[in-house]
Amino acid sequence: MNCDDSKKLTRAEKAKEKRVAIIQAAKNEFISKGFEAARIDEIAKKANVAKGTVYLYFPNKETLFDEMIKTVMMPLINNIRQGLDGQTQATKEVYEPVFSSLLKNMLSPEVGPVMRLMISEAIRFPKLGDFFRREMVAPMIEKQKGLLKCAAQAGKLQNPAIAEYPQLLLAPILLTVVWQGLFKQFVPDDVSEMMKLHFELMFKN
Amino acid sequence: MNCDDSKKLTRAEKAKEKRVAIIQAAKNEFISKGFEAARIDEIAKKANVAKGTVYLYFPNKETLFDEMIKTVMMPLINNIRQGLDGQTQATKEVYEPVFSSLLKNMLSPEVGPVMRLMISEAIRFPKLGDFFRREMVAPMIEKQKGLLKCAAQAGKLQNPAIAEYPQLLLAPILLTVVWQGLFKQFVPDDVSEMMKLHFELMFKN
Amino acid sequence: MNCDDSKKLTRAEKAKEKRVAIIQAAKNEFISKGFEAARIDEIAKKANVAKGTVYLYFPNKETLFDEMIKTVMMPLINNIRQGLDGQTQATKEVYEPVFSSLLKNMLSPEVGPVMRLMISEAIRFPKLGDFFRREMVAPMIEKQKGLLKCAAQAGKLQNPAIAEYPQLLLAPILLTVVWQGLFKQFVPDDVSEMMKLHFELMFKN
Amino acid sequence: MNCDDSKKLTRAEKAKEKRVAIIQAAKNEFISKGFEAARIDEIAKKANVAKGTVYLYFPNKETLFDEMIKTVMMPLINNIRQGLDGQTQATKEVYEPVFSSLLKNMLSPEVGPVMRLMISEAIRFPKLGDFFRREMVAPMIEKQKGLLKCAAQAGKLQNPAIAEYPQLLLAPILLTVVWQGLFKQFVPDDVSEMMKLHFELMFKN
DNA sequence: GATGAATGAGGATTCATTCAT
DNA sequence: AATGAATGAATCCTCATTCAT
Repeated sequence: MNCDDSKKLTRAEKAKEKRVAIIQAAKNEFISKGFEAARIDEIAKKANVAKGTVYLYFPNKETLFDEMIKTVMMPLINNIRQGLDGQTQATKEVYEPVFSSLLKNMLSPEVGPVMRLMISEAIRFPKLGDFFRREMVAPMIEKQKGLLKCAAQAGKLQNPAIAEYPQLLLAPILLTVVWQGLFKQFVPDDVSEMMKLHFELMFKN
Repeated sequence: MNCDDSKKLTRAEKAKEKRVAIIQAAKNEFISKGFEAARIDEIAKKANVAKGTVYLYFPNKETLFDEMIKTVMMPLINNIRQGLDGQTQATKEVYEPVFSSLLKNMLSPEVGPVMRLMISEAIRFPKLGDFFRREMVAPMIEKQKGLLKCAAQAGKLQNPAIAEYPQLLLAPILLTVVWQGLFKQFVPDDVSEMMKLHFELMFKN
Repeated sequence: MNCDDSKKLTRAEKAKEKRVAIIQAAKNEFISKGFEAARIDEIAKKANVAKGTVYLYFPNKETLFDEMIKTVMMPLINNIRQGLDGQTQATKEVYEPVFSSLLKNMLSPEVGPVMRLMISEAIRFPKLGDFFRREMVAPMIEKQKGLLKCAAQAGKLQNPAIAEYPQLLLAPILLTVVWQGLFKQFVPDDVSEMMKLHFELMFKN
Repeated sequence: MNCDDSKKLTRAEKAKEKRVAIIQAAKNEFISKGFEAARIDEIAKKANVAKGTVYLYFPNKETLFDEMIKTVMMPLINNIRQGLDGQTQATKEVYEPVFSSLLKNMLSPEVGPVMRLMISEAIRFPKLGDFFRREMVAPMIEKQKGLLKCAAQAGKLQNPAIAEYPQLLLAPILLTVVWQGLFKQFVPDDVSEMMKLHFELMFKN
């Protein structure tokens, strides 16, 4: 009975596990080669499945790419959505930990390369660009706009106009993500130090 | 008057013109498809030459790509090199016009898309990344470091530590370049307004 | 009886059969066009497979060529290696059957054209020339040198110096192989008659 | 007047010289690469003319190849035609110098490589094979047949049947020509020694 | 005649996708 | 479901030949 259980679970789970393995393999392959140069063959090999199996789980290369991006980004997206919920103030003290967590997320070897990949490929895949904007950028911007307005009203911003350009707040994050992909040697060892300064320029004490 | 002149020039000039046409066509094709997905066939068609002609001017796809990048970037590179020469101070008044010119350059339909392409592909072409860093990023960073130190000593910076992180100054430019490629709708209509704010946060009046 | 057997074999055998079909098709194509002018397209068509299938079995044209040569030549090579083994004398009676078998082999429609192809291409493919020399020519020469020395000591040669030039013994074979490729009409109908004469000129009765 | 003469000559001669230069260049290129792999570009370069010029003298690559072969071979052909003329006997003393001259010719760096090229390509160019047979092989064979019959009647042959197979006489020459192309190391240093032996096996003293 | 830039058909090779087992 | 052999369209690049100057 228990045996059957474990086998029944296995059946359904095996599929899920295989799916995860393929996504994981796809992630590595796409990151290191880019969409066009990535090889399904290689992904299959990395996932320890036959090439045909990839097509049992994903109808084609592009879909696999999309699904991989979504899967990897989902936690970050949720993080963004929920991260600032309930905040009614946006003082430096509130922002700083939120941002340092966001930054840590984005620079993690798990997410960072996928972010860069997305930026790289979004230029060519309008759908991907839309997804990026809709699911990640827009919520971030919108929420921050609201919060920054609160902060502005509370007189916590160095300049109340910052509330109009929440991108300014995010710019160093994007910079660091891109930078790190292009030339790791140039990324300041201590990114958090730079971010601290950035915050001091934005928020009053 | 000197009818012959115009004809004599043709010989040598035709070649240069054709070269320019191919570079131009390559630019469009590479920008819209990326390196891997770009088709030499298509470039030839866009340049109004036969496929083989492309190979008379460039030994292969990669070289064509490199040459195109260099050709488009050269003016900007020179602009960067010379732009801040002779400046011994780096007050807001000095910086602002320099930056707004740099920004205008980078966001121009001529340069902006190539910048994005370069960022896209540099991740996969180490040589290109090196070129980008060596010819564009490093000079910019280095010069600014010096200038910001002057500004810091003159007490013109909102925070003297800015001199340690010249990237912070550049972050909004990169942001805008990337942003504009991904989702034009979201780029604030008035980028210069945002940049003005950015400068106020960095420099004292 | 063992129906399953026939089907099980199919799996593994189909591959081998296909490999053989490609080699066979390559042989015909290479023989009639030469290496450079041979077309993979044509080989695929002759082997009743898709163009890509050829590359599943052979990484490239050159390897296919080499493998084909080796496959066709292997029996002949073994024949040469073993053919004269154990012989301690080299009288006419011993040589003649060995040679007529070698000749029959080399002139067979199976081997002859490939010999000519090899001679043709070896001039341009150093590796192929090495293979030819190492695997075919050198063993033949070496063995015959030994045997001819025996024959010389036994006083069976028309001239003992023949032992120094085993090539002389082989010359008419090469002649016939090349001849037959160039102009079949000129090859004497009865090659064996010519070879008999050749032997009489070399060996004492 | 003399000036004009020299110029008029130049006019006509320049063309002939250029033709010769192209033939010469073609010879080198065809020998080292074979017909298919030879490049018109390279031939033009070696002949110090523009690519288009080659086509002013020869309508296409194949014709150039044919003309080159014929030009290089003509002296040898005449040599063969005339070489044995007037001979009514074919004793060893008569043959030997004729053959050693033929051999020297065929092994010369001027002719040998072209002979090999011809053998290589004749398999693929029926017309070339026909030319080879008609102009070179058939005359040689026919003449020798007659001469050998004389020698046979004079009792000078080791075996009168040799008169039926004049190829046997030629076999070592062909062998040496081919051999030398395939693996120079294996060609006995002293070819003439081998030929002397060959003759002793064929002719009575 | 001479040039060499331009042409474009043609070839080797790759790889996403399909399908028989 | 899983496999991996087979497919063939698509791509970069070459090079004999042509043609405007």
